[in-house]
Amino acid sequence: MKTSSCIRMSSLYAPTLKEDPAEAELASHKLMLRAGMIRKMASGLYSYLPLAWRVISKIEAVVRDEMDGIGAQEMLLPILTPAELWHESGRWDKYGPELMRTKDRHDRDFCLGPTHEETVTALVRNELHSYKQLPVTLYQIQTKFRDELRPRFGLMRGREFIMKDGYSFHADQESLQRTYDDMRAAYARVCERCGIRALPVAADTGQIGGSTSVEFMAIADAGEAELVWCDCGFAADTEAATCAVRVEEGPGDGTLQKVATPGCGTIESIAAFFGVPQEATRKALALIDAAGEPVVCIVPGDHEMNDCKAEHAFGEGYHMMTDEELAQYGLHKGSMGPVGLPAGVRLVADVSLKDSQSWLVGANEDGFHYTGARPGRDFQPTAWVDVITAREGDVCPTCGKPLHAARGIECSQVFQLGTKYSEALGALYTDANGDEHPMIMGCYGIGVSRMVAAIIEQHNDEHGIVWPVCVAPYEVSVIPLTVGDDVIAPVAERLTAELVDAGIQVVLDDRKERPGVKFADNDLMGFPYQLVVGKKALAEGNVEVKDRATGERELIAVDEVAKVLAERVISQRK
RNA sequence: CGGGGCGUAGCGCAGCUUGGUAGCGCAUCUGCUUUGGGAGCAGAGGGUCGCUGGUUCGAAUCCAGUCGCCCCGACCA
Repeated sequence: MKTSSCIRMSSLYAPTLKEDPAEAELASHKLMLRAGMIRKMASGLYSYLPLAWRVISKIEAVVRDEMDGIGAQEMLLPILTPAELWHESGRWDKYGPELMRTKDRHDRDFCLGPTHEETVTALVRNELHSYKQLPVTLYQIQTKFRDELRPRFGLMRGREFIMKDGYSFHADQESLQRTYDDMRAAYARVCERCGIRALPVAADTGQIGGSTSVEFMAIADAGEAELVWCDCGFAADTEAATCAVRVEEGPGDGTLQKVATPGCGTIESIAAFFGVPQEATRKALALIDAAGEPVVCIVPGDHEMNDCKAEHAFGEGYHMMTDEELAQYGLHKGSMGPVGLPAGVRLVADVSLKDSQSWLVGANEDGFHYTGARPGRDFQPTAWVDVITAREGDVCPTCGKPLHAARGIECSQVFQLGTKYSEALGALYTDANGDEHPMIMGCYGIGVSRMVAAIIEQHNDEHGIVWPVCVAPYEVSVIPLTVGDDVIAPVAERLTAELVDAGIQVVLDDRKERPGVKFADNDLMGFPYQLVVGKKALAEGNVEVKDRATGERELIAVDEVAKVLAERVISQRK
């Protein structure tokens, strides 16, 4: 959408609010409501008003440009999907209540697509049969439906949202890797071109399944995801990060000593009792794994176990032991440890502790701990697992420096899916030898509507939104300060026309409002440049150009300004 | 689903404890004045107090139920 256009503010459907709506918490949510960009229909369901829709269209244009640039082909799949496909993949039951289900008049089950692996795989299995037809990359931009447990923060997490979803089909892993790398690079450019500072982070694959995955995180305090990153370029979701952890050896001389620790039932109290930092302690967690077996897992005392990683280690459906279960297996809350575990309880420990030789641990007896416990000598874990949440100060696995912590908004994600869906749905191709194989797949998502929220989170100030030129709903607003003035009004009209001729998208604030109102609304809506036409400057043959981002104003001759400003705007389009 | 909070005019809120004619600010409409950072004065319109039931002579207010919304946790673009 690079064509010029013009709207009069008096007719623009963008009802602004002076006050923050009570329902909004985040800057992006408040500002979108206040600037008249969105309105809520129900929890997690929003109408996109003209300004928001223009921003979305611009983001989509960038996405299309990048997708087409790497040879992906745009298409459109049905939103409404028959349940049979989801039964074939097994996700009708597995996806859970997040799947919006419905029935047709014949009582047949359907769902509103939350993602389209099933649909696209079912499509290509009928058309693609030979390795000669591969690879193929298809994508669409479409509304998706997810009956979220908790929709929140406006466009950040809606039940209905706009997503670009892409899928690639390959005959071999090398081909997938090439497309995956292209996608990854394109995704980085999409964020960059839309003005988002994003970090590619190693990610868990979650509900979609598959192996390798990278998420692009817009760095923002409002983000729902926690991540760690390093100056060397390493970055990972804390749910997925396998970081080296700085572990302190426990107190003592390395021999196993039982020590009375009356009243010490928490890591804080133990660390204080021995006068050591928390990272010198070991925490024991009791859980029941997916097979129903009791497990005690030892982790560094200063780290938390991560639910996502724990699912990988203990199986989907594991749970922490209840007090009743602890009692049932003879475990003592507050003094559990690896030495002298009750029979039948399996012992595992976090991999970060593998090289540590002197552990401060619970003695499985109320009021007692061991110092100097050594794996291999005093106890033997049956496995070294990776279950802890990475945190600030952990050691970067790439370069060894301490990691930084940040929060991020997940804007997009690329996956290598493997053959999960092609096998389940029977999308097969024949190779050069005449043998059939399931296609190897990749899938690639961008949260287009969420990106709007991410952009605003990164580009706002106390007056409102500060759009980067590349995604601004309009690039310049022309503000005649006196309405009905027979000098000012015609100049404003003329400058608007000149800017439009120069290919710029312009708002003419022709409302019969006082200057303060116009400035406030224009700042709130965040147009990158305000062209202010006022009496004083005009008397000298000038108009004023205000840069929304810096707040700087400069005077430019009336006859020059359209050309100067148009060049400036066009140079900032990406 | 668990924990917390809120539903009163388009928006932001007060009133509820201690039942008795529904209020304030902003917005809207009219008129006059004003016009470089959310104007002033005068006037006007707009509300089944989320819904249902109960208590009562009388309910926004008390009680029960129900629906919706927001925040914190488990899910994800």
